[in-house]
Amino acid sequence: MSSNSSESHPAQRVTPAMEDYLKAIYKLQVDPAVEAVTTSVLAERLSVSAPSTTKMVKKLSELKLVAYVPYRGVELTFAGERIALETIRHHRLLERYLADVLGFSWDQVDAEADRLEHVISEEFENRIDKALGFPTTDPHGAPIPGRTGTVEETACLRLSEVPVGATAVVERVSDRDPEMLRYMDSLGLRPGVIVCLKDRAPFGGGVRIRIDSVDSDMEHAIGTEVARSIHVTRPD
Amino acid sequence: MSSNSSESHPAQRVTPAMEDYLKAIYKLQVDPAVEAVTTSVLAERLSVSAPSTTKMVKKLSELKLVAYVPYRGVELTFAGERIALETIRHHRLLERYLADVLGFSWDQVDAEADRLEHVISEEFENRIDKALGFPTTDPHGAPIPGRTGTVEETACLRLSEVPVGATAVVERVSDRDPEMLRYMDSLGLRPGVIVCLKDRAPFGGGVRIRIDSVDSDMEHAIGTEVARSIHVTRPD
DNA sequence: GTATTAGTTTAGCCATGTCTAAGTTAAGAG
DNA sequence: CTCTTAACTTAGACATGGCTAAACTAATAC
Repeated sequence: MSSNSSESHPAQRVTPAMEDYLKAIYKLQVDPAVEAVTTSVLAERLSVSAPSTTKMVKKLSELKLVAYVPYRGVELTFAGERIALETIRHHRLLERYLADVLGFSWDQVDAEADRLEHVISEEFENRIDKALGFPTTDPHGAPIPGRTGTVEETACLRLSEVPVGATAVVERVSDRDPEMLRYMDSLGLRPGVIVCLKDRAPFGGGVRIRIDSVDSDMEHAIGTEVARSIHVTRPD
Repeated sequence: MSSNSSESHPAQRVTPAMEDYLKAIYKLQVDPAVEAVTTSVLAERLSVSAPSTTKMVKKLSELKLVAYVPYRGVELTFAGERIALETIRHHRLLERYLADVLGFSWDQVDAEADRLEHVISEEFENRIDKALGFPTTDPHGAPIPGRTGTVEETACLRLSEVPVGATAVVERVSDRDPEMLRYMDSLGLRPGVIVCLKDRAPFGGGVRIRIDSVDSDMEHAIGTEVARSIHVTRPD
């Protein structure tokens, strides 16, 4: 009869902070550049101290939302992934809505969606989904998870890895830095645009590309960091 | 040089909880049925314990957002009223947007707006304001405060107070109870509708009214509680 | 193997906002 | 003018989610 307080509550409330951690863990897990989701990597991504991260990770582990091995790292359980994907779905639907319907610029939508994603209802989610015609990507080209937790993370090349002379289609850009987004936008670098890699400077000095778009058709020198933030596919 | 920690921070962060308290205090202040905004009245309105209310009121007092006299009650300062009105503006603009643009029913918008009101940016506020054509009332007929904190609280009669035989226009209905809203909606009782008071039952037994609307033109018996929740004006 | 060190965790503090239980105050009854 | 009581405040607890400082692991260097 004695309630085992460390294991009894099976379905406790998931707080906004927990959603943020789960979302970040998911993104790090999916990132091929990340070996394991360690405390420091997660802390860095969330701009939070390592001890705070350890504490939260232990809590998520108790709720069976992550599998946690001390000193090793963390992995989402099925339940944790579901919550992460639901949160990401909210985020990306909101970004699409803010950009397409309310006219926000694409460097503003991430911050606004970060706050809204935790408070919208299922009803709200469904209504904007419908109003948008059931979109499949956000304004930066990231896939919107389905209602049931389905995603296809497009395995992409980075623009920094495209060989000289090759042509590629921009699929997705990183939304981490609003300033970089404004820069890319000013160049016409958005999902769907075709780019041709003209030249690569030695010692990681960036690339020269030609952008084929309606309004501009020019060559630009692109820094390495930017080139790494642009995901493309090559027509085979 | 020693920082006086109890008075130094002049403009501390206003949390969502504080916004909720300020909003509730404003609404109680405006309500002619409320003598003074006491701890218990405020606690009751927010579904919170009296000690929680005392604590928060003291904090708001330290921030100079309310004037607080222990054992007597609380009153908004100018700064407090500004925050209350800004929060109410968010709330009512959101309600209008949810109802008019996203198709929410008018009994759902209050709950959704209660969560969204604390997280939207100025940018979001301005964009939905514009998209709606700068509306002046929410879906229940409540006035939307202006950007600068201007409101005209319409001094209204309650339907329960209208004399027998008189005609009145519905201006505003209470949005406190979703179920009552669905009931009123089913009767066609919404802002703008003209009602004629046919009869009043003795001992607070409610009223009979005729509703002139496009789809229905019938007589209904209305309970006292409902009649008290409907604000009307009489054409002079 | 031991020493160093980078990464992780523990310990303990703070702020927010809630609660219950126990005092206080103020106001009306007698 | 005292008593009673309802309303209010204080005291102290708890949960959440941050932080710093200190301790501990694990892995590499020697």
